[in-house]
Amino acid sequence: MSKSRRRESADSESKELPIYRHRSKLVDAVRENSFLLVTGETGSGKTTQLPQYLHHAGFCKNGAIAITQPRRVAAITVAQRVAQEMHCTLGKEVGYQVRFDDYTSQDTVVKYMTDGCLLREVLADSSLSQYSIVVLDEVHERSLNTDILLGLLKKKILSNPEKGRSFPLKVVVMSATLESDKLSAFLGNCPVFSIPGRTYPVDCTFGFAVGPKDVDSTGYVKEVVKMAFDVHTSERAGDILVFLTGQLEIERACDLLFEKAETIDYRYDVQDQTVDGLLILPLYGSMPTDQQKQIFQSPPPGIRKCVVATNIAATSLTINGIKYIIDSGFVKQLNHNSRVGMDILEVVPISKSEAQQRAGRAGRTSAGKCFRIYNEAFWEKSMPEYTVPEIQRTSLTSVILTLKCLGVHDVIRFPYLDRPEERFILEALKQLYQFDAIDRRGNVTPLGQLMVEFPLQPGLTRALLNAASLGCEDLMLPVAAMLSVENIFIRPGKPEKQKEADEQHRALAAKSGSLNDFATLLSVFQSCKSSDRPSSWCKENWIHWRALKSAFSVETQLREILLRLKQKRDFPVETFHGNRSELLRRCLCTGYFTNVARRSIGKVFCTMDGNGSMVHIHPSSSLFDQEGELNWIIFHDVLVTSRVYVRTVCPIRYDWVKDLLPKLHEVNVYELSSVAREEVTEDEMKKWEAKEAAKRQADPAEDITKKLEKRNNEATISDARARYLERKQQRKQNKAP
DNA sequence: CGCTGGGGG
Repeated sequence: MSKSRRRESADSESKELPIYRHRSKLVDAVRENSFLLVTGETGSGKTTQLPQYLHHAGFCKNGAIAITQPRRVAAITVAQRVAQEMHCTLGKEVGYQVRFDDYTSQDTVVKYMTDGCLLREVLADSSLSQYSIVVLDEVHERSLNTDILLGLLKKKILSNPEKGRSFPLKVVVMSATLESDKLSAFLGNCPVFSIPGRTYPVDCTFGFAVGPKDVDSTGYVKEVVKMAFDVHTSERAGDILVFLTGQLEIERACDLLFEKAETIDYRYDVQDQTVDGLLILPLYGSMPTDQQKQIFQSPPPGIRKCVVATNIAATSLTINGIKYIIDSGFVKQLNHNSRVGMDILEVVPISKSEAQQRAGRAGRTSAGKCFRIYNEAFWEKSMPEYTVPEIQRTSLTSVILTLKCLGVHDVIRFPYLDRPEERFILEALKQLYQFDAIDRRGNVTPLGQLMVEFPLQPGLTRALLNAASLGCEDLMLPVAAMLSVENIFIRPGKPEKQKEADEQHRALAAKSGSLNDFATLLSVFQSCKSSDRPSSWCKENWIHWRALKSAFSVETQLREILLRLKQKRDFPVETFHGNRSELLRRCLCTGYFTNVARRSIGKVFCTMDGNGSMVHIHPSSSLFDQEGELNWIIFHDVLVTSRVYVRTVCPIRYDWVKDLLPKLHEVNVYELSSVAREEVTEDEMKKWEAKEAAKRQADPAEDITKKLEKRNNEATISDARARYLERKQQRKQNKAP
């Protein structure tokens, strides 16, 4: 196609979009209001068109237009598309900015970016003086960063819109139609502009196999397979998309589907996974990217494609030609668990709105059908109306530090669209205090100011800064990078391959020369980096090359930030005498003393936080089954399956954390909440300090051990164990016939 | 002796 023809088609295409006839009214509405809410379903064209209208109307004279997206790929692809429509080179008038990838220049006036990037920019310039308009897109997804930006912009515009600026900032909030009243009310009853979408009807039917009683079982995998096969053998042409929760489940479902398909005479030999006109394709995030791309190819004529996916297919990837949805009704979700004081991944029923979202994936190009394997009672009793927004179910430590650094002292009364539970906020404050990021009055410390600069969880940042002050950041930078990317160890679904992978991983641990999973990460990082052919090194060792590559990028970024901070401020440098292994572990202690555990009986360890949970070392750890002197450990994260497991573990000496442990108990919730609300008096503060001093007298380990005797800690284990046994039973029943 | 979704900086 010639260039002019392409231009023509892009132009006429955009004129056909539902948003086009609202063009002038939209521009007027933005001109007249500080806040505007634009709602519209997929296909309305709001993401690509609105910024162009505003650009043509001259809004970029004073500054650029920022449009935020919750995901990197979205920011990139939309920017590419808009650059094409505006006939400019990407990075000139139209550009994008995501972590590790900045396609913007002095000329950029329409800038697509991730919400996280804009939040970093707010930290550098809270008045956002380079922008005339901020457009928050996909607000209904309720990503943590978007929610925070929403509150910050509301606060700023309602209180002092022109502070630090030569003209007032405008904010456009874009969202699906759902909950538009609530959003408008939140933004001071701002006007709502709704744009019709362009989707086709999807006919939904309920199944009968899964009911409210099945919330804790995995029996749905079998049901999903059955239903997918029914659709394949009875419905007209059109591809199938199946929603399940995780990799192993998906691999199992694909195996079952393949077996079923083999029982039919009529067969095709297209690829080894293809029989009877059914092309079965798994899809999940940790899959190699080229394998992921395979799902976009249209199947050979006469063959039906069946994609078995995680929630990645709900928003991140859009597959064309999907006509049938099979919905398991479950999702894997990261929830904050106060009992362990950490975020834990668990399988839960989806919300009704999420079910509608899944169904909608069948109606993008033509009318479709959605088959839900659960019954109406499950819909009524087990599924909430809406998904609880991320801000109400994950750890807030980073977020609260960011707010504090932005001068939001009263983090409880901050304008949240949905307020997190107060105890979650207090927990975050407590952690920040423990890491010395805020003081007893809730003010950010100089250390906290340094910590906020790093794109890491606060504990890791704390350890990294400690390493820097001891002059051993070269040990900690790779470890921090490795722990902030997805799991780098590949563990396949097939048992034979598992054995092979496990052996390789054990060899890697042995190579690091110490019983320390953090040191193994460091060793893997260094070995791969110094290898001539890093990608084949990864393959041989069952390591995710993609994950390791991103760890390399993260490490470089962290190194640069550290260097910048060192030039800007005085860094206290202490000297340390001892060996490397001890040095690394001591640094880790400053960030992980909240995750200390002591051997209780046999293989059971007991955490030293107020909860005193009983935990086991995960079998993937090099410390698994190690007896002997191993009495004290720190760990990176917790996994609740058949037991409460800790993963990424290293042995420590009690001496190293002795002085830090009292911090786990000295924080009083009442005072902290007063601090958060700016209600604390000098008198109260003095009493508090006295109380803390008294607590510090006692030996923390003995103190906790005593407390534990009074508690029935078996509950922690037996809960998890009971659920596991139930699931196991369920699996047996499913296999029996 | 085991089983981690999807985002983001």
